[in-house]
Amino acid sequence: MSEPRWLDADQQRDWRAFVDGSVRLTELLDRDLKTKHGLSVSEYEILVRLSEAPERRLRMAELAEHASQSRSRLSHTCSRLESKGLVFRGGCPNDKRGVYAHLTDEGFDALDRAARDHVETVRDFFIDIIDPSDLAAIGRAFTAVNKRIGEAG
Amino acid sequence: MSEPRWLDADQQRDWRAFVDGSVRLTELLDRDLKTKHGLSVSEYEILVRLSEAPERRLRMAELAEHASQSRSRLSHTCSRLESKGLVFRGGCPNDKRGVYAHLTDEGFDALDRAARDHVETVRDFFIDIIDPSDLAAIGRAFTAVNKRIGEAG
DNA sequence: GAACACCTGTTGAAGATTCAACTAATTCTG
DNA sequence: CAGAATTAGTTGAATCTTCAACAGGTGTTC
Repeated sequence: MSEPRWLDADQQRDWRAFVDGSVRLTELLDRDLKTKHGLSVSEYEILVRLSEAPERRLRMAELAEHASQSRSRLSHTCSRLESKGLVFRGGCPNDKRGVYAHLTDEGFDALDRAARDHVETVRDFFIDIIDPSDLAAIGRAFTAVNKRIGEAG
Repeated sequence: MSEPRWLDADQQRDWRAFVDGSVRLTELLDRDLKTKHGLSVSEYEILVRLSEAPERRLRMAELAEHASQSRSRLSHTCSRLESKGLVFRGGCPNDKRGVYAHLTDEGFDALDRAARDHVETVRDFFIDIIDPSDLAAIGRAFTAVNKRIGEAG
């Protein structure tokens, strides 16, 4: 077995900055949303995607895809959101296997309140402290990552 | 309450690319390490930090800091790593409250094997598909994020 | 040096996520 | 159209993480 192509010093530094930073940032956003609005980031993400969908509803599989979650996880999380009254699930006329997750009015309001705080925190710890051209680079890079993962998966 | 400063279209696009990309990438790396070597990313991270420390050992609190984990989580994870024989914990002479986590030889070998595969995957889905100047931008940006979080926390 | 606040690390229970197994509906194939 | 293969979504158990409470050690203050 041949020697792998280890990262050089710069690559290693940049990769680690990203790993650390993204873990810490996610954790911070999560705690922020949780203490102020009782929502985890992944619950928030679900509400966002539903709010943007036509008629504020989405098939479970689509929602899972949009929110980067497994179907099983989405099922569990939706049950919780449903018991909080932020979401409800109803059948699908065309495909009797299918289930639509709908955002309730209450869910929309909760999202609206949360988003107002969330965007400030995202600015405070990310957007506003990054050079705009570096942000554009991040956009390009992670778009490429998503594309690559899509091809492989 | 005043209207928040929402993100503009570009910022939103870039931010979402990052959120999606980092979630998917982390998940992919996790599954990769888990199937090939039975290690989660956070276990791997712990082994890496220990391997780089003088005498391959670190106080629990330091290790938690380096690996971006809570102390409680580290305690639990170390118990698991210990029962796999990759780590062991021993007391600290100076401070009788303290505990050193040590990397065992077996742990070092397991890390070595895992790292060889891991670096290839990191290259395949991140380093090698990103323009080097964009990678540098990521390094700058997340260094700033870490600094910002450090100041606030 | 006694009383106090603070720090270190662990624990167990509650909560969330993963994994494999499952039901039921649709689609494909001959 | 029967039967096999896929797909949608859920479920419960195992695993992992978070949270609050705790035991014990350090250090500071008067």
